[in-house]
Amino acid sequence: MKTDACTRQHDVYDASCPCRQLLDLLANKWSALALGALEDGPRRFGALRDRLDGVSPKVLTATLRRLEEQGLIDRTVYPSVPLHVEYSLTALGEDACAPLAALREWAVANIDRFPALTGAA
Amino acid sequence: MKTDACTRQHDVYDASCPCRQLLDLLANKWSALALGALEDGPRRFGALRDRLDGVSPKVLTATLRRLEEQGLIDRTVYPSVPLHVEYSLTALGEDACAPLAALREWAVANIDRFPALTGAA
DNA sequence: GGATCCTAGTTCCCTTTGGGTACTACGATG
DNA sequence: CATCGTAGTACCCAAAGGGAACTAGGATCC
Repeated sequence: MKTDACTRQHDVYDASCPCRQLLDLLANKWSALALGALEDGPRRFGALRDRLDGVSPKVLTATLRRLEEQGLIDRTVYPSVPLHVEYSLTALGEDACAPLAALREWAVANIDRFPALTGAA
Repeated sequence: MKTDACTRQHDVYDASCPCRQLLDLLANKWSALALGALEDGPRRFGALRDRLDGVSPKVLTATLRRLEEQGLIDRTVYPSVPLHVEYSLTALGEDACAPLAALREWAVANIDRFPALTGAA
């Protein structure tokens, strides 16, 4: 019974439902890795860049800004010298970590079932 | 102890590990939706296009091809007239559905906590 | 026999996103 | 006064996403 923009019940299969946008935010390689990297405590920008092997500073900034806008992470600036910035999970971000961790773990646990990716024997 | 290209243990945080590529494949809006759409049985191209509201045929084709290449779905052509093609989950695809379903469900269940997306009051 | 319909795409083109490298800002430090 | 370290931004190019129109090939309608 979707009237216009998914007012009553929510459905990721409805393009106009806000939860579709939320799925788009979360179902993203860098988001999944960034939130996971913050699971065991706050990290600074440089630490995240190192942990998320292969991410460029530009893309990392964009990812973090998007997560911050949606209230999944907090960005705290310590005006020390040299300036440093700490990213940490909000309560909401912590909650979102569970399904993302499951996805990451599934990938690790089942990678051997993907011959095309492992350059199979 | 990563030697070269993630030979020993697997880690999604290692850019050269194949499971990073797997994460990239699964942590994707259209992959998550397409696999979910096949959970309760095979569907034809047109049915998927309708269900994945907002997807263009081009992107749907690309998504399905990628999933097929990795062995997550099967593509069966019925040379009836008009030709029709059925997509279905493989055993591997069914297994992958669990974490993806969890992610989709989390999005639906928690969307109200995202004021910026719901155009909050 | 010709027009029309159906399905499952493909093609074209444009916009958005991703990505790499280099550069900036800022004060401390040598 | 040059250099370092941190957290980015700027620039430019490549890849992916996305919309609309078009293709193929037989069936069905008139």
